[in-house]
Amino acid sequence: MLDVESRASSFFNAGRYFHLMATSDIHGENTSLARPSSLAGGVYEAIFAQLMSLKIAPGARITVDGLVREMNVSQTPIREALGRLEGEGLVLRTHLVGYRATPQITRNGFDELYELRLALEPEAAAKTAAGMDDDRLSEMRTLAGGMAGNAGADEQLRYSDFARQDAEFHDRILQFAGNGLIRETLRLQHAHFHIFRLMFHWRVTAEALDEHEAIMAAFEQRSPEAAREAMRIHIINSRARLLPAFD
Amino acid sequence: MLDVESRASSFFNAGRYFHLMATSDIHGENTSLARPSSLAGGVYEAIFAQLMSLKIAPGARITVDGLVREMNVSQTPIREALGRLEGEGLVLRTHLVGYRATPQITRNGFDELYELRLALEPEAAAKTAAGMDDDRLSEMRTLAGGMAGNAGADEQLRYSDFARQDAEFHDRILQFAGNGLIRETLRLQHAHFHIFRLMFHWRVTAEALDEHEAIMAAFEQRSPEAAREAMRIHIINSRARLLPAFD
DNA sequence: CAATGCTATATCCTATAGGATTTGATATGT
DNA sequence: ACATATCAAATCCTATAGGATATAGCATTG
Repeated sequence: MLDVESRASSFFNAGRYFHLMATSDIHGENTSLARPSSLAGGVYEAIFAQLMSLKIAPGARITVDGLVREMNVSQTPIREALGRLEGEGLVLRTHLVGYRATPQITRNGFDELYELRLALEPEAAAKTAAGMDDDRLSEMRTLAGGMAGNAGADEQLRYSDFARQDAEFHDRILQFAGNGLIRETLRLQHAHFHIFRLMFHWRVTAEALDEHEAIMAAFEQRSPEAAREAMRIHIINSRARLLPAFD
Repeated sequence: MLDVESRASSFFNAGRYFHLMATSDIHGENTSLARPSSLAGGVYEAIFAQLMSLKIAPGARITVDGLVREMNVSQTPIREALGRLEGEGLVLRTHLVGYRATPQITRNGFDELYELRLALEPEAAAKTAAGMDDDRLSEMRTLAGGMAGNAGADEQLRYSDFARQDAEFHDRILQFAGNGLIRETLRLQHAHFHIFRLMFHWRVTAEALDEHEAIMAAFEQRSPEAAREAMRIHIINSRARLLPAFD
Protein backbone atom coordinates (compact mmCIF):
# COMPACT_ATOMS: atom_id res chain seq x y z
CA MET A 1 0.00 0.00 0.00
CA LEU A 2 2.95 2.27 0.45
CA ASP A 3 4.09 2.05 -3.12
CA VAL A 4 1.36 4.36 -4.28
CA GLU A 5 3.68 7.30 -4.09
CA SER A 6 6.46 5.72 -6.06
CA ARG A 7 4.07 4.45 -8.70
CA ALA A 8 2.43 7.81 -9.08
CA SER A 9 5.76 9.48 -9.53
CA SER A 10 6.81 6.92 -12.09
CA PHE A 11 3.66 7.74 -14.00
CA PHE A 12 4.44 11.39 -14.27
CA ASN A 13 8.04 10.66 -15.00
CA ALA A 14 6.84 8.61 -17.90
CA GLY A 15 4.78 11.59 -18.92
CA ARG A 16 7.92 13.62 -19.09
CA TYR A 17 9.58 10.91 -21.10
CA PHE A 18 6.76 11.14 -23.56
CA HIS A 19 7.15 14.83 -23.71
CA LEU A 20 10.74 14.48 -24.77
CA MET A 21 9.97 11.85 -27.32
CA ALA A 22 7.22 13.89 -28.86
CA THR A 23 9.49 16.82 -29.54
CA SER A 24 12.60 15.04 -30.75
CA ASP A 25 12.57 11.42 -31.70
CA ILE A 26 15.09 9.13 -30.11
CA HIS A 27 17.52 7.50 -32.43
CA GLY A 28 19.49 4.47 -31.47
CA GLU A 29 22.71 6.34 -30.86
CA ASN A 30 22.60 6.77 -27.12
CA THR A 31 26.06 5.27 -26.92
CA SER A 32 27.19 8.10 -24.73
CA LEU A 33 25.77 6.34 -21.70
CA ALA A 34 28.41 5.60 -19.11
CA ARG A 35 27.40 1.99 -18.67
CA PRO A 36 24.40 -0.06 -19.71
CA SER A 37 23.52 -0.90 -16.12
CA SER A 38 22.72 2.75 -15.50
CA LEU A 39 19.36 2.08 -17.10
CA ALA A 40 18.38 0.19 -13.95
CA GLY A 41 14.62 -0.25 -14.09
CA GLY A 42 14.32 2.35 -16.81
CA VAL A 43 13.43 -0.19 -19.43
CA TYR A 44 9.94 -0.28 -18.02
CA GLU A 45 9.56 3.45 -18.26
CA ALA A 46 10.90 3.50 -21.78
CA ILE A 47 8.39 0.96 -23.03
CA PHE A 48 5.64 2.65 -21.05
CA ALA A 49 6.48 5.91 -22.77
CA GLN A 50 6.31 4.27 -26.18
CA LEU A 51 2.84 3.01 -25.36
CA MET A 52 1.71 6.42 -24.14
CA SER A 53 3.06 8.25 -27.15
CA LEU A 54 1.46 5.70 -29.47
CA LYS A 55 4.85 4.95 -30.95
CA ILE A 56 3.62 1.44 -30.23
CA ALA A 57 0.07 1.47 -31.56
CA PRO A 58 -2.77 -0.21 -29.67
CA GLY A 59 -2.93 -3.88 -30.59
CA ALA A 60 0.46 -3.75 -32.30
CA ARG A 61 2.88 -6.58 -31.90
CA ILE A 62 5.85 -6.09 -29.57
CA THR A 63 8.91 -8.17 -30.41
CA VAL A 64 11.52 -8.72 -27.76
CA ASP A 65 14.35 -8.74 -30.24
CA GLY A 66 13.15 -5.51 -31.73
CA LEU A 67 13.35 -3.78 -28.37
CA VAL A 68 16.76 -5.35 -27.82
CA ARG A 69 18.08 -3.79 -31.02
CA GLU A 70 16.38 -0.51 -30.28
CA MET A 71 17.54 0.19 -26.74
CA ASN A 72 20.77 -1.81 -26.65
CA VAL A 73 20.00 -4.06 -23.72
CA SER A 74 19.63 -7.79 -23.67
CA GLN A 75 16.44 -9.81 -23.58
CA THR A 76 16.37 -10.38 -19.84
CA PRO A 77 15.46 -6.87 -18.66
CA ILE A 78 13.07 -6.53 -21.59
CA ARG A 79 11.21 -9.63 -20.51
CA GLU A 80 11.07 -8.48 -16.93
CA ALA A 81 9.59 -5.14 -17.92
CA LEU A 82 7.09 -6.77 -20.28
CA GLY A 83 6.04 -9.12 -17.51
CA ARG A 84 5.29 -6.20 -15.25
CA LEU A 85 3.42 -4.40 -17.99
CA GLU A 86 1.39 -7.55 -18.51
CA GLY A 87 0.50 -7.58 -14.84
CA GLU A 88 -0.69 -4.00 -15.12
CA GLY A 89 -2.81 -4.86 -18.12
CA LEU A 90 -0.96 -2.72 -20.64
CA VAL A 91 0.32 -5.58 -22.78
CA LEU A 92 -1.03 -9.03 -23.52
CA ARG A 93 0.99 -12.17 -23.95
CA THR A 94 0.35 -15.40 -25.78
CA HIS A 95 2.59 -18.31 -25.01
CA LEU A 96 5.07 -19.06 -27.77
CA VAL A 97 3.59 -16.29 -29.87
CA GLY A 98 4.67 -13.07 -28.24
CA TYR A 99 3.53 -9.82 -26.70
CA ARG A 100 1.26 -7.17 -28.10
CA ALA A 101 -0.04 -3.87 -26.80
CA THR A 102 -3.50 -3.93 -25.27
CA PRO A 103 -5.95 -3.22 -28.08
CA GLN A 104 -7.76 0.06 -28.43
CA ILE A 105 -10.55 0.44 -25.93
CA THR A 106 -13.91 -0.73 -27.20
CA ARG A 107 -17.24 0.97 -26.82
CA ASN A 108 -18.12 -1.55 -24.14
CA GLY A 109 -14.87 -1.02 -22.27
CA PHE A 110 -15.43 2.70 -22.48
CA ASP A 111 -18.83 2.38 -20.87
CA GLU A 112 -17.43 0.18 -18.14
CA LEU A 113 -14.66 2.63 -17.41
CA TYR A 114 -17.05 5.52 -16.99
CA GLU A 115 -19.33 3.46 -14.81
CA LEU A 116 -16.36 2.83 -12.56
CA ARG A 117 -15.42 6.49 -12.49
CA LEU A 118 -18.98 7.49 -11.64
CA ALA A 119 -19.00 5.02 -8.79
CA LEU A 120 -15.81 6.34 -7.21
CA GLU A 121 -14.86 9.87 -8.18
CA PRO A 122 -17.90 11.90 -7.09
CA GLU A 123 -17.72 10.44 -3.61
CA ALA A 124 -14.00 11.10 -3.51
CA ALA A 125 -14.60 14.71 -4.48
CA ALA A 126 -17.07 15.02 -1.61
CA LYS A 127 -14.55 13.69 0.87
CA THR A 128 -11.89 16.03 -0.48
CA ALA A 129 -14.22 18.98 -0.09
CA ALA A 130 -14.96 17.96 3.48
CA GLY A 131 -11.27 17.85 4.35
CA MET A 132 -10.24 20.92 2.39
CA ASP A 133 -7.86 23.44 3.91
CA ASP A 134 -6.07 26.51 2.62
CA ASP A 135 -2.86 24.75 1.64
CA ARG A 136 -4.61 22.12 -0.37
CA LEU A 137 -6.90 24.67 -1.93
CA SER A 138 -4.04 26.77 -3.23
CA GLU A 139 -2.34 23.68 -4.59
CA MET A 140 -5.47 22.62 -6.41
CA ARG A 141 -5.87 26.07 -7.82
CA THR A 142 -2.33 26.00 -9.15
CA LEU A 143 -3.08 22.74 -10.88
CA ALA A 144 -6.35 23.95 -12.33
CA GLY A 145 -4.78 27.21 -13.45
CA GLY A 146 -1.84 25.55 -15.16
CA MET A 147 -4.06 23.75 -17.58
CA ALA A 148 -5.21 26.86 -19.38
CA GLY A 149 -1.69 28.21 -19.66
CA ASN A 150 -0.06 26.55 -22.65
CA ALA A 151 -2.10 27.93 -25.51
CA GLY A 152 0.15 28.75 -28.42
CA ALA A 153 1.99 25.47 -28.65
CA ASP A 154 1.68 22.70 -31.18
CA GLU A 155 -1.79 21.21 -31.33
CA GLN A 156 -0.85 17.60 -30.65
CA LEU A 157 1.59 18.60 -27.95
CA ARG A 158 -0.90 20.95 -26.35
CA TYR A 159 -3.50 18.23 -26.18
CA SER A 160 -1.17 15.68 -24.67
CA ASP A 161 -0.14 18.27 -22.11
CA PHE A 162 -3.75 18.86 -21.22
CA ALA A 163 -4.35 15.13 -20.87
CA ARG A 164 -1.46 14.76 -18.47
CA GLN A 165 -2.47 17.72 -16.36
CA ASP A 166 -6.06 16.56 -16.33
CA ALA A 167 -4.91 13.20 -15.00
CA GLU A 168 -2.91 14.99 -12.33
CA PHE A 169 -5.87 17.14 -11.35
CA HIS A 170 -8.11 14.14 -10.82
CA ASP A 171 -5.35 12.17 -9.15
CA ARG A 172 -4.73 14.90 -6.63
CA ILE A 173 -8.39 14.97 -5.67
CA LEU A 174 -8.23 11.23 -5.05
CA GLN A 175 -5.09 11.68 -3.00
CA PHE A 176 -6.75 14.25 -0.76
CA ALA A 177 -9.77 11.99 -0.42
CA GLY A 178 -7.50 9.69 1.53
CA ASN A 179 -8.12 6.26 0.04
CA GLY A 180 -4.89 5.15 -1.58
CA LEU A 181 -6.42 1.97 -2.90
CA ILE A 182 -9.11 3.76 -4.85
CA ARG A 183 -6.54 6.24 -6.08
CA GLU A 184 -4.30 3.46 -7.33
CA THR A 185 -7.21 1.64 -8.92
CA LEU A 186 -8.19 4.63 -10.99
CA ARG A 187 -4.63 5.55 -11.81
CA LEU A 188 -4.18 2.26 -13.62
CA GLN A 189 -7.30 2.92 -15.64
CA HIS A 190 -6.19 6.43 -16.46
CA ALA A 191 -3.23 4.94 -18.21
CA HIS A 192 -5.54 3.17 -20.60
CA PHE A 193 -7.61 6.22 -20.90
CA HIS A 194 -4.62 8.37 -21.64
CA ILE A 195 -3.74 6.24 -24.62
CA PHE A 196 -7.25 6.42 -25.85
CA ARG A 197 -7.54 10.15 -25.61
CA LEU A 198 -4.36 10.74 -27.52
CA MET A 199 -6.08 9.38 -30.57
CA PHE A 200 -8.15 12.49 -30.86
CA HIS A 201 -7.15 16.06 -31.37
CA TRP A 202 -10.41 17.76 -30.66
CA ARG A 203 -10.65 20.95 -28.70
CA VAL A 204 -12.60 19.57 -25.81
CA THR A 205 -10.47 21.43 -23.32
CA ALA A 206 -12.56 24.57 -22.95
CA GLU A 207 -15.63 22.85 -21.62
CA ALA A 208 -13.60 20.66 -19.32
CA LEU A 209 -11.95 23.73 -17.86
CA ASP A 210 -15.33 25.23 -17.00
CA GLU A 211 -16.32 22.04 -15.26
CA HIS A 212 -13.08 21.99 -13.35
CA GLU A 213 -13.87 25.48 -12.21
CA ALA A 214 -17.19 24.27 -10.87
CA ILE A 215 -15.38 21.63 -8.86
CA MET A 216 -12.96 24.22 -7.56
CA ALA A 217 -15.84 26.45 -6.51
CA ALA A 218 -17.29 23.61 -4.49
CA PHE A 219 -13.91 23.08 -2.83
CA GLU A 220 -13.69 26.72 -1.92
CA GLN A 221 -17.12 26.53 -0.32
CA ARG A 222 -16.08 23.34 1.51
CA SER A 223 -19.30 21.82 0.26
CA PRO A 224 -19.20 18.02 -0.14
CA GLU A 225 -22.59 17.93 -1.81
CA ALA A 226 -21.67 20.51 -4.40
CA ALA A 227 -18.34 18.82 -5.08
CA ARG A 228 -19.97 15.45 -5.54
CA GLU A 229 -22.50 16.85 -7.97
CA ALA A 230 -19.93 18.88 -9.89
CA MET A 231 -17.71 15.86 -10.33
CA ARG A 232 -20.64 13.74 -11.39
CA ILE A 233 -21.62 16.23 -14.05
CA HIS A 234 -18.02 16.57 -15.18
CA ILE A 235 -17.67 12.84 -15.75
CA ILE A 236 -21.00 12.53 -17.50
CA ASN A 237 -20.15 15.41 -19.80
CA SER A 238 -16.69 14.04 -20.46
CA ARG A 239 -18.25 10.78 -21.49
CA ALA A 240 -20.64 12.55 -23.83
CA ARG A 241 -17.81 14.54 -25.40
CA LEU A 242 -15.82 11.43 -26.24
CA LEU A 243 -18.69 9.21 -27.28
CA PRO A 244 -18.87 10.41 -30.93
CA ALA A 245 -15.41 8.95 -31.40
CA PHE A 246 -16.95 5.52 -31.74
CA ASP A 247 -18.93 6.36 -34.87
CA MET B 1 -10.73 -6.24 -21.72
CA LEU B 2 -11.16 -9.73 -23.05
CA ASP B 3 -8.61 -11.23 -20.73
CA VAL B 4 -10.98 -11.10 -17.81
CA GLU B 5 -12.14 -14.61 -18.49
CA SER B 6 -8.68 -16.09 -18.70
CA ARG B 7 -7.54 -14.28 -15.60
CA ALA B 8 -10.52 -15.37 -13.59
CA SER B 9 -9.96 -18.96 -14.57
CA SER B 10 -6.32 -18.74 -13.65
CA PHE B 11 -7.37 -17.53 -10.24
CA PHE B 12 -9.54 -20.52 -9.55
CA ASN B 13 -6.97 -22.82 -11.01
CA ALA B 14 -4.55 -21.40 -8.52
CA GLY B 15 -7.15 -22.05 -5.86
CA ARG B 16 -7.13 -25.68 -6.81
CA TYR B 17 -3.36 -25.64 -6.70
CA PHE B 18 -3.53 -24.41 -3.18
CA HIS B 19 -5.98 -27.11 -2.33
CA LEU B 20 -3.52 -29.74 -3.42
CA MET B 21 -0.67 -28.15 -1.57
CA ALA B 22 -2.66 -27.90 1.62
CA THR B 23 -3.32 -31.64 1.70
CA SER B 24 0.06 -32.94 0.63
CA ASP B 25 3.11 -30.75 0.53
CA ILE B 26 5.11 -30.58 -2.61
CA HIS B 27 8.64 -31.84 -2.36
CA GLY B 28 11.24 -30.99 -4.91
CA GLU B 29 11.11 -34.36 -6.63
CA ASN B 30 8.86 -33.63 -9.55
CA THR B 31 11.46 -35.09 -11.86
CA SER B 32 8.81 -37.20 -13.53
CA LEU B 33 7.94 -34.31 -15.77
CA ALA B 34 8.39 -35.11 -19.42
CA ARG B 35 10.38 -31.99 -20.21
CA PRO B 36 11.05 -28.76 -18.38
CA SER B 37 9.38 -26.66 -21.04
CA SER B 38 6.05 -28.31 -20.25
CA LEU B 39 5.80 -25.93 -17.34
CA ALA B 40 4.97 -23.20 -19.84
CA GLY B 41 3.64 -20.27 -17.84
CA GLY B 42 3.03 -22.49 -14.83
CA VAL B 43 5.78 -20.84 -12.84
CA TYR B 44 3.46 -17.94 -12.21
CA GLU B 45 0.74 -20.19 -10.88
CA ALA B 46 3.16 -22.07 -8.67
CA ILE B 47 4.42 -18.91 -6.99
CA PHE B 48 0.88 -17.57 -6.77
CA ALA B 49 -0.15 -20.74 -4.98
CA GLN B 50 2.70 -20.40 -2.53
CA LEU B 51 1.54 -16.91 -1.72
CA MET B 52 -2.06 -18.00 -1.26
CA SER B 53 -1.18 -20.94 0.95
CA LEU B 54 1.08 -18.73 3.04
CA LYS B 55 3.99 -21.01 2.30
CA ILE B 56 5.54 -17.67 1.48
CA ALA B 57 4.54 -15.50 4.42
CA PRO B 58 3.41 -11.90 3.92
CA GLY B 59 6.41 -9.63 3.86
CA ALA B 60 8.83 -12.52 3.54
CA ARG B 61 11.78 -12.28 1.25
CA ILE B 62 11.65 -14.11 -2.08
CA THR B 63 15.03 -15.10 -3.49
CA VAL B 64 15.27 -15.93 -7.14
CA ASP B 65 17.93 -18.55 -6.60
CA GLY B 66 15.81 -20.21 -3.95
CA LEU B 67 12.95 -20.65 -6.37
CA VAL B 68 15.40 -21.89 -8.98
CA ARG B 69 16.59 -24.66 -6.68
CA GLU B 70 13.06 -25.46 -5.57
CA MET B 71 11.28 -25.85 -8.90
CA ASN B 72 14.17 -26.79 -11.14
CA VAL B 73 13.90 -24.03 -13.69
CA SER B 74 16.34 -21.29 -14.47
CA GLN B 75 16.22 -17.67 -13.40
CA THR B 76 14.65 -16.32 -16.56
CA PRO B 77 11.10 -17.69 -16.18
CA ILE B 78 11.23 -16.93 -12.45
CA ARG B 79 12.01 -13.31 -13.14
CA GLU B 80 9.27 -13.07 -15.73
CA ALA B 81 6.70 -14.47 -13.30
CA LEU B 82 7.90 -12.21 -10.48
CA GLY B 83 7.64 -9.24 -12.81
CA ARG B 84 4.02 -10.03 -13.53
CA LEU B 85 3.28 -10.58 -9.85
CA GLU B 86 4.83 -7.21 -9.17
CA GLY B 87 2.53 -5.63 -11.71
CA GLU B 88 -0.44 -7.21 -9.98
CA GLY B 89 0.73 -5.90 -6.64
CA LEU B 90 1.39 -9.24 -5.00
CA VAL B 91 5.13 -8.82 -4.62
CA LEU B 92 7.33 -5.79 -4.19
CA ARG B 93 10.74 -5.25 -5.65
CA THR B 94 13.67 -3.11 -4.63
CA HIS B 95 16.38 -2.58 -7.15
CA LEU B 96 19.54 -4.54 -6.38
CA VAL B 97 17.98 -5.84 -3.20
CA GLY B 98 15.36 -8.33 -4.27
CA TYR B 99 11.72 -9.29 -4.14
CA ARG B 100 9.46 -9.78 -1.16
CA ALA B 101 5.84 -10.70 -0.73
CA THR B 102 3.46 -7.83 -0.20
CA PRO B 103 3.26 -7.24 3.56
CA GLN B 104 0.25 -8.18 5.61
CA ILE B 105 -2.61 -5.79 5.14
CA THR B 106 -2.67 -2.94 7.62
CA ARG B 107 -5.62 -1.56 9.46
CA ASN B 108 -5.62 1.38 7.11
CA GLY B 109 -5.47 -0.81 4.04
CA PHE B 110 -8.26 -2.90 5.42
CA ASP B 111 -10.48 0.15 5.80
CA GLU B 112 -9.65 1.29 2.29
CA LEU B 113 -10.49 -2.11 0.88
CA TYR B 114 -13.89 -2.18 2.50
CA GLU B 115 -14.63 1.35 1.39
CA LEU B 116 -13.94 0.22 -2.16
CA ARG B 117 -16.15 -2.82 -1.77
CA LEU B 118 -18.98 -0.71 -0.37
CA ALA B 119 -18.71 1.64 -3.30
CA LEU B 120 -18.97 -1.11 -5.90
CA GLU B 121 -20.56 -4.33 -4.72
CA PRO B 122 -24.00 -3.20 -3.52
CA GLU B 123 -24.68 -1.49 -6.82
CA ALA B 124 -23.46 -4.57 -8.67
CA ALA B 125 -25.82 -6.74 -6.65
CA ALA B 126 -28.68 -4.46 -7.62
CA LYS B 127 -27.84 -4.77 -11.30
CA THR B 128 -27.57 -8.52 -10.98
CA ALA B 129 -30.98 -8.69 -9.33
CA ALA B 130 -32.44 -6.59 -12.13
CA GLY B 131 -31.11 -8.94 -14.78
CA MET B 132 -31.79 -12.18 -12.94
CA ASP B 133 -33.27 -15.14 -14.77
CA ASP B 134 -33.95 -18.76 -13.87
CA ASP B 135 -30.67 -20.15 -15.16
CA ARG B 136 -28.57 -17.68 -13.28
CA LEU B 137 -30.66 -18.10 -10.18
CA SER B 138 -30.14 -21.85 -10.07
CA GLU B 139 -26.44 -21.39 -10.62
CA MET B 140 -26.19 -18.91 -7.79
CA ARG B 141 -28.13 -21.23 -5.55
CA THR B 142 -25.73 -24.05 -6.31
CA LEU B 143 -22.84 -21.82 -5.33
CA ALA B 144 -24.50 -20.65 -2.14
CA GLY B 145 -25.49 -24.18 -1.21
CA GLY B 146 -22.06 -25.64 -1.76
CA MET B 147 -20.54 -23.47 0.90
CA ALA B 148 -22.38 -25.14 3.77
CA GLY B 149 -21.56 -28.62 2.52
CA ASN B 150 -18.08 -29.47 3.71
CA ALA B 151 -18.54 -29.61 7.45
CA GLY B 152 -16.55 -32.45 8.93
CA ALA B 153 -13.22 -31.69 7.31
CA ASP B 154 -10.07 -30.29 8.82
CA GLU B 155 -10.55 -26.87 10.35
CA GLN B 156 -7.90 -25.04 8.35
CA LEU B 157 -8.88 -26.77 5.14
CA ARG B 158 -12.56 -26.13 5.73
CA TYR B 159 -11.92 -22.46 6.23
CA SER B 160 -9.79 -22.10 3.15
CA ASP B 161 -12.48 -23.85 1.18
CA PHE B 162 -15.02 -21.40 2.47
CA ALA B 163 -12.81 -18.48 1.54
CA ARG B 164 -12.45 -19.72 -2.01
CA GLN B 165 -16.14 -20.37 -2.46
CA ASP B 166 -16.99 -17.04 -0.91
CA ALA B 167 -14.74 -15.34 -3.45
CA GLU B 168 -16.45 -17.27 -6.22
CA PHE B 169 -19.90 -16.30 -4.96
CA HIS B 170 -19.07 -12.62 -4.99
CA ASP B 171 -17.24 -12.87 -8.28
CA ARG B 172 -20.23 -14.46 -9.97
CA ILE B 173 -22.48 -11.66 -8.83
CA LEU B 174 -20.06 -9.18 -10.36
CA GLN B 175 -19.97 -11.20 -13.56
CA PHE B 176 -23.75 -11.12 -13.87
CA ALA B 177 -23.73 -7.40 -13.14
CA GLY B 178 -22.03 -7.03 -16.50
CA ASN B 179 -19.10 -4.71 -15.83
CA GLY B 180 -15.95 -6.73 -16.47
CA LEU B 181 -13.70 -3.88 -15.40
CA ILE B 182 -15.23 -3.63 -11.95
CA ARG B 183 -15.15 -7.38 -11.65
CA GLU B 184 -11.48 -7.49 -12.50
CA THR B 185 -10.70 -4.63 -10.16
CA LEU B 186 -12.24 -6.40 -7.19
CA ARG B 187 -10.81 -9.76 -8.14
CA LEU B 188 -7.30 -8.43 -7.73
CA GLN B 189 -8.18 -7.15 -4.28
CA HIS B 190 -9.79 -10.42 -3.33
CA ALA B 191 -6.46 -12.05 -3.83
CA HIS B 192 -4.99 -9.89 -1.10
CA PHE B 193 -7.96 -10.43 1.03
CA HIS B 194 -7.75 -14.16 0.59
CA ILE B 195 -4.28 -14.20 2.04
CA PHE B 196 -5.40 -12.08 4.91
CA ARG B 197 -8.34 -14.24 5.79
CA LEU B 198 -6.26 -17.36 5.84
CA MET B 199 -4.52 -16.03 8.89
CA PHE B 200 -7.56 -16.61 10.99
CA HIS B 201 -9.37 -19.78 11.83
CA TRP B 202 -12.46 -18.32 13.35
CA ARG B 203 -15.87 -19.73 12.73
CA VAL B 204 -17.28 -16.72 10.98
CA THR B 205 -18.91 -18.83 8.33
CA ALA B 206 -22.33 -19.29 9.90
CA GLU B 207 -23.21 -15.63 9.97
CA ALA B 208 -21.88 -15.08 6.48
CA LEU B 209 -24.06 -17.90 5.21
CA ASP B 210 -27.15 -16.26 6.62
CA GLU B 211 -26.26 -13.02 4.91
CA HIS B 212 -25.69 -14.81 1.65
CA GLU B 213 -29.16 -16.25 2.03
CA ALA B 214 -30.55 -12.75 2.35
CA ILE B 215 -28.85 -11.81 -0.90
CA MET B 216 -30.25 -14.91 -2.56
CA ALA B 217 -33.73 -14.03 -1.36
CA ALA B 218 -33.43 -10.64 -2.98
CA PHE B 219 -32.32 -12.28 -6.21
CA GLU B 220 -35.33 -14.58 -6.14
CA GLN B 221 -37.60 -11.59 -5.73
CA ARG B 222 -35.78 -9.81 -8.57
CA SER B 223 -35.54 -6.82 -6.26
CA PRO B 224 -32.61 -4.50 -6.95
CA GLU B 225 -33.25 -2.45 -3.84
CA ALA B 226 -33.31 -5.47 -1.54
CA ALA B 227 -30.18 -6.91 -3.17
CA ARG B 228 -28.31 -3.65 -2.79
CA GLU B 229 -29.21 -3.37 0.86
CA ALA B 230 -28.46 -7.03 1.61
CA MET B 231 -25.04 -6.74 0.04
CA ARG B 232 -24.36 -3.53 1.89
CA ILE B 233 -25.21 -5.15 5.20
CA HIS B 234 -23.18 -8.21 4.33
CA ILE B 235 -20.06 -6.19 3.66
CA ILE B 236 -20.48 -4.05 6.75
CA ASN B 237 -20.94 -7.13 8.91
CA SER B 238 -18.01 -8.86 7.31
CA ARG B 239 -15.87 -5.89 8.12
CA ALA B 240 -17.04 -5.94 11.73
CA ARG B 241 -16.32 -9.65 12.04
CA LEU B 242 -12.73 -9.27 10.89
CA LEU B 243 -11.94 -6.05 12.66
CA PRO B 244 -10.97 -7.64 16.04
CA ALA B 245 -8.06 -9.27 14.24
CA PHE B 246 -6.15 -6.00 14.45
CA ASP B 247 -6.04 -5.93 18.26
C1' DC C 1 32.42 -1.39 25.44
C1' DA C 2 30.78 1.01 21.31
C1' DA C 3 31.60 2.54 16.79
C1' DT C 4 33.79 2.17 12.47
C1' DG C 5 35.92 -0.05 8.54
C1' DC C 6 36.96 -4.18 5.97
C1' DT C 7 36.24 -8.72 3.93
C1' DA C 8 33.56 -12.71 2.27
C1' DT C 9 29.53 -14.62 0.90
C1' DA C 10 25.12 -14.49 -1.09
C1' DT C 11 22.24 -12.43 -4.28
C1' DC C 12 20.86 -9.70 -7.92
C1' DC C 13 21.46 -8.28 -12.70
C1' DT C 14 22.90 -8.75 -17.40
C1' DA C 15 24.63 -10.86 -21.60
C1' DT C 16 25.04 -14.61 -24.75
C1' DA C 17 24.17 -19.09 -26.97
C1' DG C 18 21.26 -22.80 -28.43
C1' DG C 19 16.90 -25.56 -28.75
C1' DA C 20 11.84 -25.29 -29.78
C1' DT C 21 8.02 -23.26 -31.94
C1' DT C 22 5.44 -20.32 -34.89
C1' DT C 23 4.83 -17.97 -39.12
C1' DG C 24 5.01 -16.77 -43.87
C1' DA C 25 6.26 -18.06 -48.44
C1' DT C 26 6.89 -21.35 -51.95
C1' DA C 27 5.87 -25.39 -54.43
C1' DT C 28 2.88 -29.11 -55.61
C1' DG C 29 -1.33 -31.67 -56.52
C1' DT C 30 -6.31 -31.73 -57.52
C1' DA D 1 -7.69 -21.41 -59.22
C1' DC D 2 -7.73 -23.35 -54.60
C1' DA D 3 -6.16 -26.21 -51.03
C1' DT D 4 -2.41 -28.62 -48.87
C1' DA D 5 2.32 -29.79 -47.71
C1' DT D 6 7.01 -28.50 -47.17
C1' DC D 7 10.75 -25.45 -46.00
C1' DA D 8 13.27 -21.37 -44.22
C1' DA D 9 13.49 -17.39 -41.48
C1' DA D 10 12.14 -15.01 -37.51
C1' DT D 11 10.98 -15.23 -32.89
C1' DC D 12 10.22 -16.98 -28.50
C1' DC D 13 11.95 -19.54 -24.54
C1' DT D 14 15.39 -21.43 -21.57
C1' DA D 15 19.89 -22.28 -19.53
C1' DT D 16 24.35 -20.86 -18.05
C1' DA D 17 28.28 -17.84 -16.89
C1' DG D 18 30.25 -13.71 -15.16
C1' DG D 19 30.23 -8.86 -13.36
C1' DA D 20 28.12 -5.68 -9.90
C1' DT D 21 26.06 -4.81 -5.60
C1' DA D 22 24.33 -5.37 -0.97
C1' DT D 23 24.43 -7.66 3.43
C1' DA D 24 26.42 -9.96 7.45
C1' DG D 25 30.19 -11.06 10.20
C1' DC D 26 34.58 -9.94 12.07
C1' DA D 27 38.44 -7.23 13.30
C1' DT D 28 40.31 -2.94 14.71
C1' DT D 29 40.43 1.31 17.25
C1' DG D 30 39.06 5.22 20.29
